[in-house]
Amino acid sequence: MTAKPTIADVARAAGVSKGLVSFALNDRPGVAPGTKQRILEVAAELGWRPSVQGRSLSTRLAYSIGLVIARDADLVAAEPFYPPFLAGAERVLVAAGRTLTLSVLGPERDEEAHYRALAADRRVDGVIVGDLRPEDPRLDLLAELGLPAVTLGRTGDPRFPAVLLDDAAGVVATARHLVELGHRRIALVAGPRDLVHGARRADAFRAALAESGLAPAAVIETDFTPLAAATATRGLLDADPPTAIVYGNDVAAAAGISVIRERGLDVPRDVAICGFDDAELARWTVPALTSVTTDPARWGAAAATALLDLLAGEQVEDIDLGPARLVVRSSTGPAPAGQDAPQRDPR
Amino acid sequence: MTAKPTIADVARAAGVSKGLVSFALNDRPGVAPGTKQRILEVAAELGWRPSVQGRSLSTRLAYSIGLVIARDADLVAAEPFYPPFLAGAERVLVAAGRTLTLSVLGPERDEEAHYRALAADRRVDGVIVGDLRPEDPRLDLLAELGLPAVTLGRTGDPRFPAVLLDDAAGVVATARHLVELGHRRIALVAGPRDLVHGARRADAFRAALAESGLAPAAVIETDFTPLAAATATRGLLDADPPTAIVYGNDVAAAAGISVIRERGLDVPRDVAICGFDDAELARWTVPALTSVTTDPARWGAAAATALLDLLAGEQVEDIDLGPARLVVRSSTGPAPAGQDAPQRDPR
DNA sequence: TACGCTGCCTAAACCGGTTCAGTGACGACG
DNA sequence: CGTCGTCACTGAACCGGTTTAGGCAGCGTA
Repeated sequence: MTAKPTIADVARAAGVSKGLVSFALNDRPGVAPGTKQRILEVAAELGWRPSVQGRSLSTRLAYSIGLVIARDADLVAAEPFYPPFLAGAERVLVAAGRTLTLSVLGPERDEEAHYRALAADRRVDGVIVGDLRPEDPRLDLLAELGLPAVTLGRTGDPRFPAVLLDDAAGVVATARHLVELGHRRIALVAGPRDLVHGARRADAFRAALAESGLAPAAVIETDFTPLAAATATRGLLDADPPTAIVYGNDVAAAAGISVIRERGLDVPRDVAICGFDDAELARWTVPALTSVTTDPARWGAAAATALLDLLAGEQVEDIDLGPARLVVRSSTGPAPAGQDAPQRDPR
Repeated sequence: MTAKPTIADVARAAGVSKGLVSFALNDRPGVAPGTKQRILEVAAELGWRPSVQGRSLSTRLAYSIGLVIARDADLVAAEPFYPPFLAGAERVLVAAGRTLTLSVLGPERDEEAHYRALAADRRVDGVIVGDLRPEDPRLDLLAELGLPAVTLGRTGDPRFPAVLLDDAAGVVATARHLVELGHRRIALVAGPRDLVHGARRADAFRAALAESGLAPAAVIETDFTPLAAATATRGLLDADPPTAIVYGNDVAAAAGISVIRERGLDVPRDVAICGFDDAELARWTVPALTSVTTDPARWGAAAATALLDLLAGEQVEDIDLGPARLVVRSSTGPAPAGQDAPQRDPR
């Protein structure tokens, strides 16, 4: 009653050996039904709980999965994606008796070394890999380390299952929405091109405009920070301003609105604005942001589930979360008349 | 070279016993200087790294510290406090070879049971406790479980050291700033009163206004969500509107601006607005938010450091991060003239 | 010379599980 | 009736560290 009971206590109380108790508790064959029943009862009665450390030592498992965020702390702070993502992943992991080992690496810390340490010290059984880059070197590293992983977004790499949401669909919907409103000069303030989703969204954006015979007024690559978005927006307004600007996330879009208003222009009358991710914030900017829902909590839960399945030895296919959906609010409206009159489609 | 070397490998290579290697590596007395030198060299040469699981088993330590966030996932998502806080704490922990075990508990999960499980399974060696309530029942629980802890904010409970930032100073500075601008009808849209900082800030607000012979136009308690802030703001505008509103966090303030603008009123001309926490977002609302810096990353680092010291057996005093500082931007300005003319102080 | 003390080291137990080789009892089968 | 196979179970090794009891040599002291 006082000290935490061990498997040896259970064995003694049930009058069997430690080994048999272990077998019974992990329901493996070779234990008589009656005996098993008794062992389980005794264990419950004693309030036995497995010791993670003891188990870890013999199974060589950490019962934890890793998420490494290698971004500047400022960027992590500004990005509303992580909290719901973590919450979603956490929920699944706790239910499975696992733990989430979170690492936030500043630019001064070596990401590869960190993964190596994670693997060498067996602190995690697998990892969730986000912020993918094309030909991401981490994939080879993980393969070398033998660390199971799930990627957020598809890499085309067959070694690791991906959890993906068709964010391109959201970008396409955004572009079509703006074109339908009569916009012809549409700019994109994008995330880093060396991130898979940054590149994919930019490509989808171009393709969607091309459907209507248009090309982007500009595609500006930023590091996703609102500050960079503000600078990019100033640049756009200085020379031949577009009538609509699409941003890579909602805080960046808020920064865009701020700059536009600072110039005495109105949103959406002079410039229409679109965000991305549909963070809570999108509801509370003035005007409220048209954005694209990506539902980070669902991503988190799906990624964690996939990784657990993978660790359980199952064959895991890529998981498709479906298309990102456009949410129209008041930051988008008809293109300013006159300067670039919409050609009526004769259909 | 192939398999990860264990302490036994090091012992064999150095021609000594396992025990002595352990002594040398943890530099404990009783090892001849020359021998110790040799052992360390051999260990380095073999690339030996301690196995966390092996060590955990014998030291009965988890080498991890816990942070339990018992808030609705939506609230966590909206709250920009956590990411920088986590990043700050992480940085310290990684340097110390520890890990952060994060739990996000939805309302459906029993917080007490979770702490009990964390302690019983020895998944963490200590915890950081946030979102304090007066007479917080978790403190008795942690004492009962014998789990070392550091609290964010002071409870007056001598059992656990606190990391605190004088947020009251920020509230006071905010109130004075508004009073100096001539505001006399000032409302507070506060966080939950049953949270220590919610109550403290409300009290500080009242006290600061009382200095100038004023009382709050209203103090409305909300759950910290922007939605609740929006509702509260509508209520304020409906009846006898204040000339200034102070919010409990920046997203809430953004929601307030949104509602005010929706009514055709201007910020700061008709109503001045103040946020709290000085999130990145505060720079990008229109107008940019006057807010109070709380520097969550410093909180995180300080809390982690304090907890590590505590675990190392040191006597840890409360850590004071100093006063929260007011950052004046453009969401505050002079009170509308006429309706409530400032009485000049004859000093 | 005998004794005790100190410094350096070894061997073995221990933490709490999992795993594996082996044992005894029992039933089926030739 | 002897042999074999299966089932249920035991005992011990093992994972990789830490810790403790104890041994041995060398020195100072009586």
